[in-house]
Amino acid sequence: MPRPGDRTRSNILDAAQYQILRHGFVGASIDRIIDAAKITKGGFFHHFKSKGALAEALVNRFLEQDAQLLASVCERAERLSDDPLQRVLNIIGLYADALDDHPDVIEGCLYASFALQRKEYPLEVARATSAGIAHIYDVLRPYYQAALDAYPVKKPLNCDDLISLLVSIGEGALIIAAINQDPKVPGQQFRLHKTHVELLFGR
Amino acid sequence: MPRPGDRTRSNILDAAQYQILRHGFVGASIDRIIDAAKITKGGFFHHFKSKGALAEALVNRFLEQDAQLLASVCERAERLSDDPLQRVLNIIGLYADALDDHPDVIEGCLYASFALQRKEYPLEVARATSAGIAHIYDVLRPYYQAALDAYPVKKPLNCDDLISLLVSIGEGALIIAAINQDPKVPGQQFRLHKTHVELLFGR
DNA sequence: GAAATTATACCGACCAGTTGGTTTGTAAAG
DNA sequence: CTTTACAAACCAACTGGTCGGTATAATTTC
Repeated sequence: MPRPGDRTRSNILDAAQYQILRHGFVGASIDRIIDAAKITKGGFFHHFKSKGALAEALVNRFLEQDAQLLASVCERAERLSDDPLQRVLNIIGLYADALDDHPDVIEGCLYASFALQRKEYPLEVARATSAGIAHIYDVLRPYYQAALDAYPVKKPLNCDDLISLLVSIGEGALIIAAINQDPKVPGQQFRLHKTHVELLFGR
Repeated sequence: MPRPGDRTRSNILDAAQYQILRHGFVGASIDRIIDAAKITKGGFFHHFKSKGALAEALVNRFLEQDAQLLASVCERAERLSDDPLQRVLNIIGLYADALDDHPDVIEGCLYASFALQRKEYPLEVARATSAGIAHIYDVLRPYYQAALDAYPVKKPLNCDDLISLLVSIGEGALIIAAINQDPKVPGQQFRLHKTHVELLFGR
């Protein structure tokens, strides 16, 4: 049951994420955030005991959303096919589609924001970010391993390295999309990566 | 012929890059930079008329170094083989080797730093960054196009999209390397991408 | 079910410290 | 004696954060 303050809190988080992805964590000053969220300083510090606490809440929310999207993609891929390889290919394809539908991919990614301002974010954010990345591996590994077990592969290959490539392409594509302000990049890159996996398995 | 101030100027740039990749552009305050470079504020503003001018100089230097590495890789690839496809594969492989030898890949990348703090950097930095990325495409395109002209390809493919994938993997791998503080990621990812290109051409 | 109490949600003035930037001074080199 | 290369003191604007206060809603007491 939503309480009245929840709306405000979520407004602050939205405003903060928008500002942080454009100005960086330090550049996204509390004054700027409360201006955008249309509250005052007192209101801000009622919801977050410090700017660092805001960062933690923001990263955790981002991680949850990310995990939710991944779970939804995996679930749909499972329903679409029984074949382990086809499932992996569908995961990549569905992720590409999801990125196509999401115009604010050109805004950037909080993972990368943290990576490039590690000394300004609270230490807890480092831990959460690493854990978030690790979670992606944990979710995808069974699917990838099943495909590798079921079919021979054209080039010798480590399961985690292949997942790592997917993650890298995702992160990198978001950076390029932000630099060129082109929302089509991430989906396109994932589809190209899909052909890599197809070829690896001789499809 | 190097003038006495050149050394100081380059020290400032080094210190600034180090601080910016850890604290972000706003977090890397002038006080912090001059502390690290062991000069005073007067000295700093003698060399750079503003913090924005420092950013421009830094990005331009970074772009030049990047272009120089790319040129060196391409030159060596040309000497190693006459075959257009082998040249492309060697470019990727040599780039992977270059990244292996460079332990501070875990520090991050100025391209990404700009992308995630675009509203804090001077506008000129946006222009220079886009131009820097475009330059990579311009240099690599002849090699990739020659390979595509010489050999049939297993999956339909756009030349620029394949280059874009290389760039994305490079950026993304640097982010992951920074998050996990693991310098082996970028080289590894490039080698994995090399197998993609090999398979695309049926190797 | 009215009154008293307490918790929530928010405001806006204020603080000490830091920010990017300026000004003035000076030591050395050509 | 002018130019270069820096140092040191200084400034207005902004920073993250505190604090006293208020309006409203929920809870308890009688």
